[in-house]
Amino acid sequence: MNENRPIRATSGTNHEGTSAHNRRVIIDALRLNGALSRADLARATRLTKQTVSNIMEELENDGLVTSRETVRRGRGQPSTPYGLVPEGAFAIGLQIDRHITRAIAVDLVGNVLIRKEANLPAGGPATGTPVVLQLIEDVRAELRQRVAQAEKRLVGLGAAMPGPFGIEQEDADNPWMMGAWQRFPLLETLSAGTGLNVTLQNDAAACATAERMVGAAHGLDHAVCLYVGYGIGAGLILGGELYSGAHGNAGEIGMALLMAGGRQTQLEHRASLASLYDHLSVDPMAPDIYSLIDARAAADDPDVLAWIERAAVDLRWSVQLIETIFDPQTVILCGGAPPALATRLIAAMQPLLPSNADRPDRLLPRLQLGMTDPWAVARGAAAEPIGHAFDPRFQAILKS
Amino acid sequence: MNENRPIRATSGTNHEGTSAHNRRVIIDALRLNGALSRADLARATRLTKQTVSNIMEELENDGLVTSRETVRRGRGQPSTPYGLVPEGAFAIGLQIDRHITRAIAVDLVGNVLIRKEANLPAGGPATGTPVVLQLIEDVRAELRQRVAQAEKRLVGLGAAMPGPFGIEQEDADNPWMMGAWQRFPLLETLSAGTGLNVTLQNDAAACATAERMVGAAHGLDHAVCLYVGYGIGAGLILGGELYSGAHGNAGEIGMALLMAGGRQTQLEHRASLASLYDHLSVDPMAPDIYSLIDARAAADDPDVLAWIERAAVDLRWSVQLIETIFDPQTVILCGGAPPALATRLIAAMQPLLPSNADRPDRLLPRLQLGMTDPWAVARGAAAEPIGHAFDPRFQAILKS
DNA sequence: TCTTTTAAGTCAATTGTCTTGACTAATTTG
DNA sequence: CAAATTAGTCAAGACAATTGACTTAAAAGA
Repeated sequence: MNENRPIRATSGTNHEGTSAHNRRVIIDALRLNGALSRADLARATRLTKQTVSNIMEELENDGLVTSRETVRRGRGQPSTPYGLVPEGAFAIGLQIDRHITRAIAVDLVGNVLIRKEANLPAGGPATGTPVVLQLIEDVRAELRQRVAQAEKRLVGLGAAMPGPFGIEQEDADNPWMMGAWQRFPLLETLSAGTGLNVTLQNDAAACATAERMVGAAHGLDHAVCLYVGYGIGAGLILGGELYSGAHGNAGEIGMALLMAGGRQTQLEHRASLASLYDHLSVDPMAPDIYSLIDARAAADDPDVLAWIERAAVDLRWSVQLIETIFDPQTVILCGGAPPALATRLIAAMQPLLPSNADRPDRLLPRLQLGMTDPWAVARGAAAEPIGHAFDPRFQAILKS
Repeated sequence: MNENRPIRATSGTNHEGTSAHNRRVIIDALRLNGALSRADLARATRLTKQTVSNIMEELENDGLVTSRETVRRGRGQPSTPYGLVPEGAFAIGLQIDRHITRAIAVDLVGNVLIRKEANLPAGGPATGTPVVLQLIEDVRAELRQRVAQAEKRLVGLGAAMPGPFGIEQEDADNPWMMGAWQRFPLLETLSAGTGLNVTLQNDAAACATAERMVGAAHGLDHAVCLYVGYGIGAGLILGGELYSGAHGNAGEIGMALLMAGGRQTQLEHRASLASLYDHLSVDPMAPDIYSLIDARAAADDPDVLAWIERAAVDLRWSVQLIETIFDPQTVILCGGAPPALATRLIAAMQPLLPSNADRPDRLLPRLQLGMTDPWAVARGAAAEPIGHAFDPRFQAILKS
């Protein structure tokens, strides 16, 4: 018997784990369904009325739920619905992109309270970190000022930036040095600089989180968000949870190889906004680039349409690949693309390629339009700490 | 308030859920680490010694574990390790392939006790179902005869066959009519015909389950098995569990589209055993085809080598795609390919394409050889009911 | 050799959480 | 106005993990 080999095992659980899970289940049910009565919650969660009553009392004391007006529903005593209190929890979301950083504050139900952005100076983390920390502090200060209890109800900071993480790669990506950011210990730096719980994910994953919290993937357990931003990636909601892979790099579909024009290239080089900027010879650092592209797309600018036609070919392939590999309920196109562009892109992708997703029992469209909002990534980043604190998860049941 | 809308919620849990989880955690730890003492288990699972002792007594009474010889490890009272009892549970695994069906019986620790196979007559489920049911009954009868307690300890029947399921597709696949099998209510038929709990998965998923139970993915939480059989697919172990997608069709990578020789085709047409048989003009129904291919590969037959070279190109692409999309700890090549062929295929795939998997902190090879055994699919199928009955899972904690 | 230290494992009482069954309250139906 | 139905509470009970003291058995040190 080898004696010093570490023993691998899943953690056990105890009463506290049970209770924590049931609290989360109730909060989740309220988020998913809106206000519910204690009796409704008992039926939905399969807990007894009494258990639900006890937990609701606790949640009310903790300021996470409040009662609404009683409603009469046919025979029997009227029920008192309880809903989440938006001010029950807050989180800060941070997006670091090539040339800009955005920070927002959200509450428990996903309302965006504050949004601020700043230009990121060239030079990577060395010059960028102070800007980022200052931006976070600005948001936090305003939140503190607007809501007295906010600081003690701040559950964490969610950060998002383009992946992949932890790879030894060439740095062809100047002048924003995303490679330098990707190798930088951002999580530790933010954690030390703010004293908050920090999580880090790639921008596509953050977008998927946002779609799941408040967008097209709301209530779905299997959905893939095809994120078309400066780069291109996929945010994976698998089995009701965001999947990040072994090292947080799952879904980096932009690096998938495809044959186009007779040679092998990466999807990212064909169908990202970066490729559009390149095609249009516009400067990605232009401050009004979002509205500029939106306007040109809305005006059916021929150069934009040409890019759309070309990108649609490869995106159609991506959707077929995603459907084939993940078997999701739906695919959602989202990201930093302006609405006029995104709409045209989806139209140009029709008809989709045949795939396993052509099912007789389909309920949802194969491809849907998600958020086309430069703030979607930051919203998803902010949603992560809230979900982590309140959503039912296997990990949360286990002993610490 | 709309009154008849169904309320969506996760199920709550209670003491039984806690207890069930802790039992599973202990069984899982014993499977993963071999025999362990009560004190070891307490440390590994973070439960108290007392709790572990209580559960162990129960498990011993249930005939799932037994004590081994005490071992002295330095100071202190010697510990008594407990190990799983192989006869603690049994399961039957069934594979339905194009022209053959295989059934096996396995025990709790994955030993294969019985294996039987039968040719599947042409004509699909109509003629095939009786053959399959008879084969299962033969295995079951022999198991009953060999182990007196087997019948009451039979936890279920795991079935595996080529996917995808539930798709309206053309039936170009004659004469085995896999399309007909795929649309056939196999699960219900087997359940009614045997009275057992039945699960159904595709062959790649079953292979992945086998690799996780007793193969190269043992103890890994993120692994993808690239299954090269008559078709080609990927078995996905994501976050410690097999992922099947919304409709059981996740991982059907064979239907991914790629450009090859200037035209778009499916991966399956390039790199499956079917394409090899086609290339060699051999009859896939030949009974000795496995050893035939093995021998020709071992002899470096030029036709086989030519196919290997061509298939390696597309498989290399697949591995890069899998690494890019799933970010696994490792990729495992497995399936019904004979060892001589699989070894040469892996060699021909070197060097792998650059990907996110090139990490400075890599522990495992990017690509490993898994089981090359025609019975691997049946073993994985059989492992499913055992894992379902004994492995720690989120679902198992929830109230029924 | 004898005492001390360390670790495995048990015993009995306690604690935390959900469940049960009886109850009250409020409304609609006939 | 009585019966039926549903929401919700109360108090006792059941279940399973925890706690702290205890027993047992070995190694280490004096």
